Amino acid sequence: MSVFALVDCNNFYASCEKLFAPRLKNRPVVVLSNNDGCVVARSAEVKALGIPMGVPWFKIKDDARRHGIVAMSSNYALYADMSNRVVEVLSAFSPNIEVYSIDESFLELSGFGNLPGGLAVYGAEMRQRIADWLGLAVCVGIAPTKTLAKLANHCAKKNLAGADGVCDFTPLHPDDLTQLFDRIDVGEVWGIGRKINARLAAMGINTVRQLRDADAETLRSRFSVVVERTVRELRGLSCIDLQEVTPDKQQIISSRSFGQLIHDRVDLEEAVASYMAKAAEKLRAQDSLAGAVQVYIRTNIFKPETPQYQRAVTVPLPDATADTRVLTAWALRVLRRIYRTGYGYHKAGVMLADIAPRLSQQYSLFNAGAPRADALMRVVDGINQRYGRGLPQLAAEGIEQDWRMRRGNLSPGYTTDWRGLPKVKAQ
DNA sequence: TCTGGGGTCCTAGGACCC
DNA sequence: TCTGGGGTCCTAGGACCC
Repeated sequence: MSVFALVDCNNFYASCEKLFAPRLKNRPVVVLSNNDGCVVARSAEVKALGIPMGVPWFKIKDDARRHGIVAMSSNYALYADMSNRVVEVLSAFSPNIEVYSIDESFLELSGFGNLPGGLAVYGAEMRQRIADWLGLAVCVGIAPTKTLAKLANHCAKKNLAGADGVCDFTPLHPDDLTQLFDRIDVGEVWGIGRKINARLAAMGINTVRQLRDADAETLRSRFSVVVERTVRELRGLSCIDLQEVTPDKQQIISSRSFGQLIHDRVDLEEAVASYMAKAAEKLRAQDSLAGAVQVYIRTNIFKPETPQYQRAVTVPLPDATADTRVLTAWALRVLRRIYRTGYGYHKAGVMLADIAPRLSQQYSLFNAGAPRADALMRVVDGINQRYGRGLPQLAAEGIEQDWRMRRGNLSPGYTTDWRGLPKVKAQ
């Protein structure tokens, strides 16, 4: 029988912020999305105040200030670095690990069942070590399928079945499991989102137990094979394998809302050029080439009373490439085609598509400069990695960059930038 | 004033082929 | 009155995830 563990960091972004700022201890902390737009992470104190996930910050700002909530801008460099450290610690617990997201990993524990004390003790060890070495709290869910491990993790967080942050389904009696599933809302299941939840409710399926015991064939015909698979996983039949090797991205998106509305085409061009530089860097990081470029621009959809315009156009490239100069030239060409004057633009983005490994590509007769371009891009990436993004950059990205996003309360790069090192003052 | 960003997978339908 | 059958590829849209 297969066994999976899902290890998930508690309030990850908020916890990372607290880690390096003792003044935030025991204080309610939220982390905001780009542009300081929405609440994307909440500390335990904030959850206790009943602040929901995802609310626009400006809507709760006044209330939040009254409660003494500290709002931090998101600092992805810091979170990514801490995330890597968590994975490093976890890697000692199983040779087979899938990094599922920035704050979650699946570990395969098949064959670990004979450990002294059982898997729950092993899970508790993971928890302890991450707390000791990194100062972060995690919860561990253990079960025969990934879907069940997610659910066990939910139970660990809510203290439903497991004690103290670890929940192991594997030793539970089937009747106890059924009783537990009776009490959990079906919307908590991995793969059941808002829409499907509503349709299930219309069919009278409200709890995890009801979904597990529903007819899989019927669900397949009414929904999809995805829902059917979820049901089988809930029954303990493992259908989703561990994905240890991260597959290359099939598309790479770089997009942002602007700090303020943009009317000027030149500003839009700078933004698009800058997003493309970022996307192309990611493309080269996985050693791939893109065969198509998409650009899109849009006005603010949250203000339907203002004139609305949005357009996205994709162009296939004559030769697949990872050269920022070529990709940017195409992106700007598309932008000029779709740009209309008289609108206030709120967001723009680029997408690289038709992605394939560089080594599987043949250079066309008319693209003889490609190897030299590869070498140039390697140098640019090297410099950017060492000295920071944008040194050097294409002139098209602009210097002033009025369209940059707001990040009003950004924490230092404590672990990723020498200038961000905490300072200690001797008295 | 102020509403994130980046992905994947599946399905349906159309174009086209033999 | 009758209108094949089977297949691939592509795209758009919808659903999900964090």
